[in-house]
Amino acid sequence: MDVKARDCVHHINEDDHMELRRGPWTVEEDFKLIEYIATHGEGRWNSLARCAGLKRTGKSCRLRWLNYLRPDVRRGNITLEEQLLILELHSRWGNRWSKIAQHLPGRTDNEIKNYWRTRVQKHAKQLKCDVNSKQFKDTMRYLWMPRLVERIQAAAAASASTTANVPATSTTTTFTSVFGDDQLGGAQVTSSSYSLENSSTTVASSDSFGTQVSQFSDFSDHYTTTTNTSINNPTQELSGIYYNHVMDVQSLEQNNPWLDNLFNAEDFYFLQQQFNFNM
DNA sequence: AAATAGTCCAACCGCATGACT
DNA sequence: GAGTCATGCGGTTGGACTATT
Repeated sequence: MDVKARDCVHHINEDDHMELRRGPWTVEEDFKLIEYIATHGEGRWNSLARCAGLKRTGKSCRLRWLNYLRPDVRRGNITLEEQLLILELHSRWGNRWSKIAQHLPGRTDNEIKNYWRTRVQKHAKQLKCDVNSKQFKDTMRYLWMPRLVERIQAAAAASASTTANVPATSTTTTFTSVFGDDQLGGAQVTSSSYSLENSSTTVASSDSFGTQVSQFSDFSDHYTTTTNTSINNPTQELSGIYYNHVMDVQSLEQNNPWLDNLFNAEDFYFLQQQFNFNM
């Protein structure tokens, strides 16, 4: 703690009755916070709030800094890779938002939580099922995620063809990988595979708990995938594992707004069909 | 154009945990 | 060990914005 910050601590009690501000932050407040942290560093949020001359709680300052002002924070446009990663990690850890966020550089737990609530839960609601139900989880794991992989591939292929004028390759792709060791207090996630074949598709897989997943049929999709997520740097790992192309998803999404959504209309109709079929 | 409904996200709240005394 | 405080996490809310009627 530097001298200025230490000295400030002695004044804290004097100002305890100071009226605290709430609600949206002003540019001026943001500037004060940024400036103070640039000089003194973050931490000790309660004293920081007062020393910086902010009529805010320490909690509020911390949240503002971590979720918004931090220089490395990324906002908006959740990429396809990130969507896939969120689905993957959530299927393993549930609502452990901060833990999930640790594996999406620059993303905050708040943003991921919001993404989940607004996008994923919305679709669960539309499918008239509970977001925690096995059916929904299966749908997510064996339909959405492969679908996302397919889109990522398609985007990569499109990107490659536009840059190198190389035609897209076969629609059948195999991703081979296995979950690495997981540091979940001994819980070991071994492997997971997506295996979707031609019509009268069998989706057969088991997770670390030996859970057999339900079967779906009449897929028009034809591909086989297996996921692997490295805990050390899953985003990068996914990049390498799901597709080996260098791609710019964000620019692609700008040209194809539908890519930004987890579903497009076709997907949703398709999922509804599948879900109702299995109810 | 106005009213209403739906979506999204920043911010708040309560609780749990850990550090310190 | 008990009490206090700071921090972090997950759930929830309020309001701005957008879409629909």
